[in-house]
Amino acid sequence: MAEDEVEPLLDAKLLRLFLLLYQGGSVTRAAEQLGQSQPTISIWLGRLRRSLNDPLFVRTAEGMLPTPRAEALAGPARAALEALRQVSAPEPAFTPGTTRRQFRICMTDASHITLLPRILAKLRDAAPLAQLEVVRIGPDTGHRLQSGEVDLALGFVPELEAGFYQLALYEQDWVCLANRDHPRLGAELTLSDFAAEGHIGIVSGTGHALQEEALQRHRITRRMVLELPGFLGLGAILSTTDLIVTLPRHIGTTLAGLNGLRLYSCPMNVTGFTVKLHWHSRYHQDPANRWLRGMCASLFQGRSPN
Amino acid sequence: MAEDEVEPLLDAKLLRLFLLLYQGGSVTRAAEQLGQSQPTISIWLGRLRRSLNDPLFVRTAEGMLPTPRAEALAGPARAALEALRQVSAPEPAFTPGTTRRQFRICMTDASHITLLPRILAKLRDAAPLAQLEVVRIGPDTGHRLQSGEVDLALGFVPELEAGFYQLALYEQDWVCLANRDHPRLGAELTLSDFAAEGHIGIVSGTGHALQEEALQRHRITRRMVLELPGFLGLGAILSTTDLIVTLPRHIGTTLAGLNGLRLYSCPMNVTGFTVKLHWHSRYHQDPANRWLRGMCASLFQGRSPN
DNA sequence: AGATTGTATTGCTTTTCTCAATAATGGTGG
DNA sequence: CCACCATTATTGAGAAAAGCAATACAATCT
Repeated sequence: MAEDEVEPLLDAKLLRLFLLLYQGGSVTRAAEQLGQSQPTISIWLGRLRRSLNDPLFVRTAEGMLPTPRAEALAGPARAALEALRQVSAPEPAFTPGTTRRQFRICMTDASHITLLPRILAKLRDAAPLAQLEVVRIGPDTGHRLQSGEVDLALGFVPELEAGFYQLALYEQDWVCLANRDHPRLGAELTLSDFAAEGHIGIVSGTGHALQEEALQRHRITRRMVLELPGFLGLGAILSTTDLIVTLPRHIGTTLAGLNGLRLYSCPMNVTGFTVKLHWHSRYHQDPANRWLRGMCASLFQGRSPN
Repeated sequence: MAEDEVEPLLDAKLLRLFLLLYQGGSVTRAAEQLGQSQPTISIWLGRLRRSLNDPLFVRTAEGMLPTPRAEALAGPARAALEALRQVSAPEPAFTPGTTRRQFRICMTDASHITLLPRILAKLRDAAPLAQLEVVRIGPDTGHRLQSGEVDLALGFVPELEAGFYQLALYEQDWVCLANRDHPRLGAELTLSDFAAEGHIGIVSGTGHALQEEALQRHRITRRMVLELPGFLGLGAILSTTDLIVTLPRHIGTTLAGLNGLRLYSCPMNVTGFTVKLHWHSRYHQDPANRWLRGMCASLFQGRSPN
């Protein structure tokens, strides 16, 4: 094992003392400048001498003059102190205006439609040189957050509840969408309408399970006519059929607006969820990450995007 | 006075810890490598975190991963540690064979004749690229030794007894020189011869006072025919006149050999003196100075040069 | 030689450091 | 989903070290 002693390296305070002595040539003066008593400095000097194996400074009528060794060490000592200061220097501020950083955000499909446009607009405004990459949320999102591959995850991602920082943005309830000219539906969508009509199911997204749970609770068996892996093309299908779909309010209102669809509040009581911002503790203090989080929060926190 | 706190700079051991964590990603492992207990390292890490205002390393399944701040500090930290090692690095050895250093030695006039040739020969042999400058001993020799303007003082220099390091080389007694064909002197130089003959006085050199003191002690008044400021030309004068001179043995034998003069032991009991090597404490540890001292000592210590 | 300035040493108090034991935390496997 | 495992953080106590006031010591200047 031979657990050997570590090489003894100089202290920052000893380096400072060395340089003060080198410039000032006085122990007493150095003591004042360091805010210590003179005996203390004398002891520090003794430590310096023992550590460097040289008297370093000798008394003369002109003060404490450096030995050749001290003369030779003045440069390296200055450099070392400077290097130490470098390490302790305050973190350079993050400046969105000039950063060329590439930000990466994990989102659900739904968020691509609802949140991304506003995020991108704000980002291009505040950080015109920055780049944005959007990554689909998946089973390895946690890992990506931890490794720094992505900066944030945005949406309803229950598996990121534990072990990650999170910030609640807004609550979501559920709505239903149907053709504005639906042959059978009136001003209200009733529970019996809901049970009778043909449905489109969106498998993507974690909210899927919430719907299933509500269906069981209401003992409803939907007539599933079409299952889609995402929201792409959903608007076109709805506006040309009599099918209905159940989805979170934010994407519902967006699609209704884009495709001229009819929005109903959901007759079945589907449990709402919270859209959150997730990040890993590793990047909790990172200025760029903090800034991005702040931007998202300022856009969405408290109020639904629609 | 508002004696403000000094900026807290990192310790060498904290730097080492930082780098070990950065590479190893484990507090426990770092503790082993640093030869400390794990709790101690945990506390050190806490100090690092407080000092740098960042968690620096966060727990993950892959160990303690660095935050962006830690990532950014790894380089500077390495540099700082390297700079500290530089300061504590052992002094580079002095290599006489390759040095181009200019050595400067203060000598008495006498030593120019007696010691310098052998010093120069040895120096050119051991340090062929070095330069030698000889400076006459004077009232400011002490200052020159202190300031580093000269490396050594060599000879009988009572004013350098206090406050300087010194090394005794050899003892000197006094001799008299006269023309080998002197009209009145025989095999021995008696005290009455000494009192009767005409003398040459050498004012240079501190030994002058010793002669005066001896003259008073013996109640002799010399007939001073010629006073010279140094030894230059002395041989020529002695070999062409009937004058006698009193001087230290080493220069006496040298001049006698060079000029074919007759050497007498001095009939008057002049107090001997010690030829010493003098240097200032400031250069006591300087390898070059030490080497030069050692060279002089090896040449002259213990035995007179003649 | 005495006075003065400046550095080193001493004795003591306060602070800091370190470790063993233990708690807390996050990840993992049954 | 809970219990276990590995690892980090915290606590308390004993030991070591730092810092200061007083003082001794050394060199210089008047």
